[in-house]
Amino acid sequence: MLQRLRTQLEKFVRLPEDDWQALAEVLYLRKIPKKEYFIKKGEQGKEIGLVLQGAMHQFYEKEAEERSTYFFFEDMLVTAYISCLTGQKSELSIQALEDCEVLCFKYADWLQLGQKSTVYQQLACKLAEYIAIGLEERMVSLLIHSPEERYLQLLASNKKRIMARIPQHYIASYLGITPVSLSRIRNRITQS
Amino acid sequence: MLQRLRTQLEKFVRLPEDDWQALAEVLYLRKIPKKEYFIKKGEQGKEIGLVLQGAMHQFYEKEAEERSTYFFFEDMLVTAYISCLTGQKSELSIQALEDCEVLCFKYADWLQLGQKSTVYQQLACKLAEYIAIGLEERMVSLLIHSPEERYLQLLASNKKRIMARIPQHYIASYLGITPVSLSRIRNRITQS
DNA sequence: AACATTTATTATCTTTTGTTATCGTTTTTA
DNA sequence: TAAAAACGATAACAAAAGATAATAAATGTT
Repeated sequence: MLQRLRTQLEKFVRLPEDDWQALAEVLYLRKIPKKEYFIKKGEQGKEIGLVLQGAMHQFYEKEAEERSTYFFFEDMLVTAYISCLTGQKSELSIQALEDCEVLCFKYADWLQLGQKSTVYQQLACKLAEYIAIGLEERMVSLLIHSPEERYLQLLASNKKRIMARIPQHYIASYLGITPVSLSRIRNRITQS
Repeated sequence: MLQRLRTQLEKFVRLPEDDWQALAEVLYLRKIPKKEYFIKKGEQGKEIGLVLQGAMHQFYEKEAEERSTYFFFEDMLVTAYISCLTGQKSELSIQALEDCEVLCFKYADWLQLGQKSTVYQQLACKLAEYIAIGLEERMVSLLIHSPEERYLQLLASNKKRIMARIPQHYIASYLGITPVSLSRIRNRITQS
């Protein structure tokens, strides 16, 4: 089970056994029932986790409405990254859309490991770069593609199957439109 | 003049003198006349620079149209970051909007420094984190705020004065709308 | 100075999206 | 299992944005 985290981390940098053991020691399991939170707005981000089972979404609030910015599924790293980095209260919340199991470690422990081992120093760097790349892609998609194009992109992507697990109005939110509008787009597409 | 780069980098991590010297040795100056490019789509990102003088914008192409995603002014770091990281051809271009002077170094040299010195290793990490934070902010703004709100945000921000140097249609593009639409928004605002 | 180019505004028309409400259907949950 | 809540489609209307074109002002170029 722990191996699944190692596998994901080793996509960034190879982890020698003793480095890995150092992290393995501080891992713990969180079970988050559906609708409960990995982190709530206003709390400070202190954890990084690997989704072992389930699905979550990250959202911001806009006048009592939730706007989903990201989804997390099995074998994805989940964290209120910006809050961890800045030490400030999180603007976003991360909520379980299904019953979840998350293999977690404290961001503070992660930093500690980085102090001792250059491997974890590198890893922190790779993680930041990875997140930056993902955000850039998302930003560009929002800026230059229409909602309809974004929806078609989503359908064409490898995220298609996992997105099918998620209620449509969350996806509308992710695309930056209303559920009604997404329904219309779907209608338009099937027509043609 | 070199000091201006050092000052910016030291906002991330303090640079001991000999570390700084190592970087100073590989710096060079690029003069980029108005309308010329720091990097063009299709080229591979190989540089990081500090804008000493002038203004630039970063843009993606969408069916022969330019969509600005970012602006660079004095004392800002400019780079086709994603292309540098991935080693792939850049999807974006960075173009001078005024005659520019940019203090540059090769990304390859930067990596080399990171191999030798933990300070530069740290710095690379901080840079990635800084970029991620900026992108997250921008992504959220695009996703949850309307074009009008984004324009008002821009006016309220510290970017106001520097943005005044930039033709309005670039700003429209940055906001994700057409110049005509921005003009209407401005009209709407001054009415009220 | 004369001309061309770039830039911003405005008007018109069309398309898209938002808002609100209704109506089945499915899923939760008490 | 019965009632409640969540979900998605659709309709009707309002608001916003896109496309296009005309105009005027500012800027650049020769």
